Amino acid sequence: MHELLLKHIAMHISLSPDEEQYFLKAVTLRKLRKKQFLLQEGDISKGTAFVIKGLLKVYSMDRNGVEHIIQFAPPGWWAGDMKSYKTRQPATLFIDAIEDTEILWIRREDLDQLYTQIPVLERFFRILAENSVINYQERLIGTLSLPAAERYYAFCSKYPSLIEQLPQKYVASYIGVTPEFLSKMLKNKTA
Amino acid sequence: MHELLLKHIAMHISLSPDEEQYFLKAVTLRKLRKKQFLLQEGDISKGTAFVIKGLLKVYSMDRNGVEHIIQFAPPGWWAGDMKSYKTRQPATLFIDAIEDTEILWIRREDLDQLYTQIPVLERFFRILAENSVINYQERLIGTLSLPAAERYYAFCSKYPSLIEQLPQKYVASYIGVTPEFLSKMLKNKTA
DNA sequence: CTGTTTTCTTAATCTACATTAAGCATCCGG
DNA sequence: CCGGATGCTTAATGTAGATTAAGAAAACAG
Repeated sequence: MHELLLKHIAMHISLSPDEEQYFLKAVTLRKLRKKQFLLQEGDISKGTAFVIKGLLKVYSMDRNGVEHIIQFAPPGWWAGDMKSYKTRQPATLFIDAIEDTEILWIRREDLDQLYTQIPVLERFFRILAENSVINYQERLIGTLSLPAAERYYAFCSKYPSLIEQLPQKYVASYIGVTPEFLSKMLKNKTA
Repeated sequence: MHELLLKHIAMHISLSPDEEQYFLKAVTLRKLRKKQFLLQEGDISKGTAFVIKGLLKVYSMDRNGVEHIIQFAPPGWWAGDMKSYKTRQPATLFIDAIEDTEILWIRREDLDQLYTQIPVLERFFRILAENSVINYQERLIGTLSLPAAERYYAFCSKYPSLIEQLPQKYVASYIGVTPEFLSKMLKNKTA
């Protein structure tokens, strides 16, 4: 059940079997049905999720009620509202399940304790956060400097499996165009 | 000379005086003249800079030669190309000095060593990276969901001192519009 | 100072993408 | 297996912001 998480950790640091078991004790399995919320705007995020099955989306909603997806979380990815998690302020993000999903959940208090008990976990989450910075920087550069069609191609080559799995409108939201415009773009490309 | 850095570190973790001194030994002072590059596209980033005086900008350049500023670094801020730094691949970003600037420079090999000698530094840089993630997420949401005028107001309220210090065209680049359009926006607001 | 470079402004024109409003195709739950 | 969501497409029209091209103003170096 938890092999995916351990494998993921082992990619960046090494834990002893004892440490692994100790870490897993802090983790609980949670299941979400399609469309179920893991977090809504206004909630206070009390932990972080590691997806082992299914697919989550993390998004904000603008004042017109339009969703802007800032991240998809397929198996092997983490999802959370970092700001709410760290500051204990109400979340500005939503997280929900695009399809039935299973996650491993770590509460903040538990992770904070683990940091002192297994200090190398600091390194692990440092590396995760640094990789995340790189990703958001690249995405920001894309939205500032590339036309929509190229953002779409970039998405396809970065996440080829998601393209097949996802309703087109979510891809549109992620790359920052309306579903209508993406539809038109794809038609013209083929013609 | 290095008080700003120590103060900055002490905001997030606490080091013993010995550790502080040891850390500072890895750091070297460098000066940049206005317009001087700290990093150019294609270089391999060998370290990270902490600004103590002056002002840097971190930006990418698109195929039309237009700069897209992804970060300003005034005193108390870090600047670098995280991707090049971590992967040792050629940088895709530029960093240069908007005005004469002094930085404290840490080489990657030295910081990697320091992580094992002063493990709590892992925590420090984890927290930095996490805060950075929060910032980029918020900025991404802004570019996806807010019109240019509101991105400008958001910038003003987040970085009031930079507004006065910066040539307007750099603010335009940061919020993602042309200098011409920002000029027009500001005129219409007043009228 | 003085000429050159850099920055800011103005205005006309253009375009990528949004909006609105249909209609059609699917899918899914009861 | 049927009715209502949900998702995709098409097309007409609208608009935020880009582009181009000036010239004015400010900063800056020699």
